[in-house]
Amino acid sequence: MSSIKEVARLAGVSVGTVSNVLNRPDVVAPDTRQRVQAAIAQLGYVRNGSARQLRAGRSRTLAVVALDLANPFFIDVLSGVEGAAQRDKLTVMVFNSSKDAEREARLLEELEEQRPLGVLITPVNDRGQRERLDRLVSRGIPVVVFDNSARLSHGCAVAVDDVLGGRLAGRHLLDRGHRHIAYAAGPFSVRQVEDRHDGLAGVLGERERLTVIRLPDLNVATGRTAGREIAELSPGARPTAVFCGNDLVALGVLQELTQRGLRVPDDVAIIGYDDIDFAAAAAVPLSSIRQPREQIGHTATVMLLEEADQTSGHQHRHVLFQPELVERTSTAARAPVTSAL
Amino acid sequence: MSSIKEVARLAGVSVGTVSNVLNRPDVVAPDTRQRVQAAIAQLGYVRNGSARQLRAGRSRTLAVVALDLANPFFIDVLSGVEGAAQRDKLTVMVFNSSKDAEREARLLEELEEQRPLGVLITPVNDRGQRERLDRLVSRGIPVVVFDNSARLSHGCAVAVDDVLGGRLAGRHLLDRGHRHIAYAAGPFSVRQVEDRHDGLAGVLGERERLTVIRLPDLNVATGRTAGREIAELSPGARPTAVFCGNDLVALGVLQELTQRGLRVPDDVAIIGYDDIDFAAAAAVPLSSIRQPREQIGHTATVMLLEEADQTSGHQHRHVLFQPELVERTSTAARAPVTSAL
DNA sequence: GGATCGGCGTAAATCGTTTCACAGGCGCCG
DNA sequence: CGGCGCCTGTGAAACGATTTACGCCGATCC
Repeated sequence: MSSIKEVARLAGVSVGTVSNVLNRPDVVAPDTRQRVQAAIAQLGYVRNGSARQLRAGRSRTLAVVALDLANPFFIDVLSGVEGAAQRDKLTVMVFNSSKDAEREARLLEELEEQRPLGVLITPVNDRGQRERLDRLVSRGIPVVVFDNSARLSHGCAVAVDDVLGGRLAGRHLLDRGHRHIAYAAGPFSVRQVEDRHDGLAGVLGERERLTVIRLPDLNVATGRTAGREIAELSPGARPTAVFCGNDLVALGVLQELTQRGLRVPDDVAIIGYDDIDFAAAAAVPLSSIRQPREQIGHTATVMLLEEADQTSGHQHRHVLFQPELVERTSTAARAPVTSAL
Repeated sequence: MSSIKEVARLAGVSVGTVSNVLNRPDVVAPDTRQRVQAAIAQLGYVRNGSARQLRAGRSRTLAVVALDLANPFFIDVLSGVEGAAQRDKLTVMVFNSSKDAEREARLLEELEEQRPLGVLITPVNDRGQRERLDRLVSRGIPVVVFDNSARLSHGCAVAVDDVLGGRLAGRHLLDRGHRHIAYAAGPFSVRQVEDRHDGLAGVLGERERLTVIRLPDLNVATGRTAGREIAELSPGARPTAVFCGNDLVALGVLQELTQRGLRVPDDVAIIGYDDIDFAAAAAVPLSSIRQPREQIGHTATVMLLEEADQTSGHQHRHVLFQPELVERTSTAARAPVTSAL
């Protein structure tokens, strides 16, 4: 593990010159340059990143704190981020908070010490880390949140209109003739969960019924729980459609209902959220509310870089995307029942 | 952005004392300690990670270079890594090479400069970065590879026996009466792809037929291509079963076959690889070859930490796990055809 | 009462780079 | 021929923390 000093000695120049060869090769005479490069090669010298960053004060890496890597949604957002970061040759490093507030806190602490070029994060919950995030910003580390909690925060944010998403799902189910709809999601402390609920509830009339199935988390396992709960209701009390907090839940519900002999969509229709790629590949292709996943990541990153660029007089912005309905078999019209007679 | 110096000044002590409060609070007298802590709080002081690491020479973060985050397989491996890392309070940072050798090279370069505590990686291909990986190791940064290319490398590795996996799939399909089997995977430069093929080919007799469908990559899209190719064959030339390079491919094949009116498993049986959670949730629940995903990550991390621990006289090891067959509907016995008459 | 010993702190060296001010040498111009 | 400027390269001062050697002071022990 040789340092710049040994390279300098071997090449018979000063450390300053070696540094110049590395960073501004043009200012050093060709033969000196070659001598230095030879020395570098011979020693297998590699710059020490810590020292560089200490000196520079800022790094060339972008930190993404993902809420849940197990959800393909975030992977797609991530690829949007990577696309945007590539242009500036930035390195993207990903951390996984796994929806654990404590882990998230630890990660942010770590990042505060590490001082990346910027932080992209979907916070575990609204209140939690705002103070810490603001501190990052005040330290000169730009933060962009993808999340609706955005509303409250200072700083930039990219989000999708979840209330609208809920409305789209609700209207679609009403159009299909459903009058008793379940909403399977949670925890309600998560803004998105609440917004989607509000959107759905908003379009239901007096005569329509809404059953809320509260889940501790949004994943396939809790989805199965919800599915069981629904299956065990008597046919009369059972909703004819379920709006799921995301596609993972929808997949779980679908599995469980099918396993218990209920037909989708004939007995119970299902609509998910996010439109992850696996939704289309499900046993019964899932209708879903699509979010512009890659674009979210891309836009967030562009905003982050803009903010990180000292020169540009940056204005904090909130960008709100519109979700859209994707119809598939899981909410297909129930042909025999609704139109036959 | 205050430094330790300002804290020292505010508290009326030397920087050494502040450092002691931070790292060995016990050696400093209670009231001095409190004075310092008050100063820290007042200034909102946060340690500078670069400076620390520069001085310390080593960092407390573990780098994972994932081959393809879009494949849930790696996410599961990752959670094994995180579990093992948590015990030592290490931070796990994830990088995504996306199967791109050039990106991988850039990432490794970056890591060489950054000097993490250790690197866990599934290399894009066998030959590519071995030199660079060896260099990391020789610099004192332990590397554990999860991958079969392991065989060749010095250093530690964790892998699953892919030849055996191929054999398991092959025997299962033979048991089910299939005599013409397709293998849909690629690229063959990837060791796993080749090994699984070899395992399959090894159990086929003279009279059985193997059709290889070469894919440029293993994902849902290429799976669909393979599906189309199969569907377009005349019934006589068409294999009755497909062994897919991984579950993503299997999902793609399944979608395409179904869309084109072929029944699974009656017309064509499908078996995947990895047994990701989505395999069970597919339109036709997929049979698959299961790998102990979390355990791979866990074991690899434990080995890495062992190697990173200077004190323990570390011996490089290769651990080879056994995959196992998971039977589901996609390879169910073709009841009417095989047993009816 | 003087020597010794702990307990607390301090000052300075160090990690490896980058950068800035400046010095030497050479050629060119007047 | 003297001065000026350019081209290269040097040396030293940061960056912010950790660590080591050491000094001071009061208490303890003989």
